[in-house]
Amino acid sequence: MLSAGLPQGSVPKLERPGPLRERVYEALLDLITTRALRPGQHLVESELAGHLGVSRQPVREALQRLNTEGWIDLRPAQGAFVHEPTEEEADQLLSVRTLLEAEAARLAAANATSAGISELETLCAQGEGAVREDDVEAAVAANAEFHAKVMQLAGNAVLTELAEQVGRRVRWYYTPIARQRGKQSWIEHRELIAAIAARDEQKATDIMRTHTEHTRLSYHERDTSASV
Amino acid sequence: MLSAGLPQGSVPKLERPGPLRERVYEALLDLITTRALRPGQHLVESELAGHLGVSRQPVREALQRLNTEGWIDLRPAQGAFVHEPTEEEADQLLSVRTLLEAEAARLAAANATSAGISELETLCAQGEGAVREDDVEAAVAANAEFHAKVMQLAGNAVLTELAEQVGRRVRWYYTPIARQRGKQSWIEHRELIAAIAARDEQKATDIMRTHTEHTRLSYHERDTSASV
DNA sequence: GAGCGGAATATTGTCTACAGTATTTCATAG
DNA sequence: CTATGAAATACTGTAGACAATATTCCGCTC
Repeated sequence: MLSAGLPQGSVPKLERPGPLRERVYEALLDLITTRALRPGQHLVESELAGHLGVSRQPVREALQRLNTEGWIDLRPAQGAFVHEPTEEEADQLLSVRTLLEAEAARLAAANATSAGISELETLCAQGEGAVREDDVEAAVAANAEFHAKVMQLAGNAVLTELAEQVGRRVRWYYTPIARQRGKQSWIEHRELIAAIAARDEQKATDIMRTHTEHTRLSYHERDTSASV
Repeated sequence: MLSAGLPQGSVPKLERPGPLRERVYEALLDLITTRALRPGQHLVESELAGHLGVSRQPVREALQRLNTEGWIDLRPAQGAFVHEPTEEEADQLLSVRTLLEAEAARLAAANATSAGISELETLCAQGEGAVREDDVEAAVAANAEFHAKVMQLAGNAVLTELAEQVGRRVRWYYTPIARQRGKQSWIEHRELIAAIAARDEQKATDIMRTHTEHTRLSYHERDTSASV
């Protein structure tokens, strides 16, 4: 037993370079979500390879993964194109997100420990503080962390992974809007915590559903007014 | 306008072989689901390539995709291993499937046309016939088609894709059990059709949830008794 | 006999090269 | 001037080769 005297899990894993395709994947995903690569744009493998200083092979594997995850469309013998979200698709994604988040809230209400609940309260306080100081970036980050925490408390890894995927896509579609609903959103978060702490599964589900639905409507408002 | 006199959409698309990686992907997925490749087994790229008569490159891309979809685990510098499902993971997948199917039933109740409902009835009749004649294979197929039809009537492509993925995994985990619940299952299907036809979203949701939950319990029964 | 160390083997990760296919360009006929 | 068709171009799809890394096996020491 070598691990006898080691401080449990704190092994730094001695950061290895890791497969190139991973880094290429993350780099491309970043370029897509930040809109450096715009929807509909044709991605040429050799260009990407040259730009990232690697061969075409890791690029191809990264594109393959991005394709299965829905970020790009891989047309045969033609190459990769950044996916162009339609109104319909965005709406469907929002629906699914609502479904997944609501279920997460229900499971959190069923399973959350008091420690977990206090963590939620901490995150909530951070978010409220960010809103008070008009720090949009911090507020967005706190919001994401809060929802991730609820998801974690739900304790369903499959659900978590799906929600992660769907959430990323939703954020991508709506980042040009990127409006924060501000104070009201965090009031709803507080209500959610109360429902979870009370072990009220039905109420937690309803609050989360209403909450994400509010966000969805706020997207649509801005959307129609901006789609001139 | 060239398409003026063409009989709308009936263009056969003149079936092309399609990319090799696609065919390799399907071949491998088939080998996994049929358990020709067993969970935990180490997949050697060169072996697969030789066995399928192609180079390693298409195999790698197929493995890449299978990895992101959760069929295999791709350990760095070590290769691909067929994923080993744990009890916990299987249970989580069943939970998520229940969630997705129930939502599909709700949406179907909201959106289904009378044409769609009669299609459901046709499939239901086929399934009942298969059960009467003890044709297990046909019954399983009819069951899959029925659920797929409900999903289609829901009209949410994102939901459909997720359910497809999750459903395939669930079936894979539980094929060694592969027990058909028989007649009772189709009675529940009939009830579901009635609820959808009545546009009763709540009832459709509940019936589908109960239905998939029954299936889940039947899995667990067999599972504990067989895990000697 | 058990444990450690090092060479040999096997497999993955990456790169380069070639073949197949779609797109574009340009010349030519009407 | 427009439309047609063929050649040129550019990119993807596939294959093969080399380098890096993990695993295995065998000999050595204690």
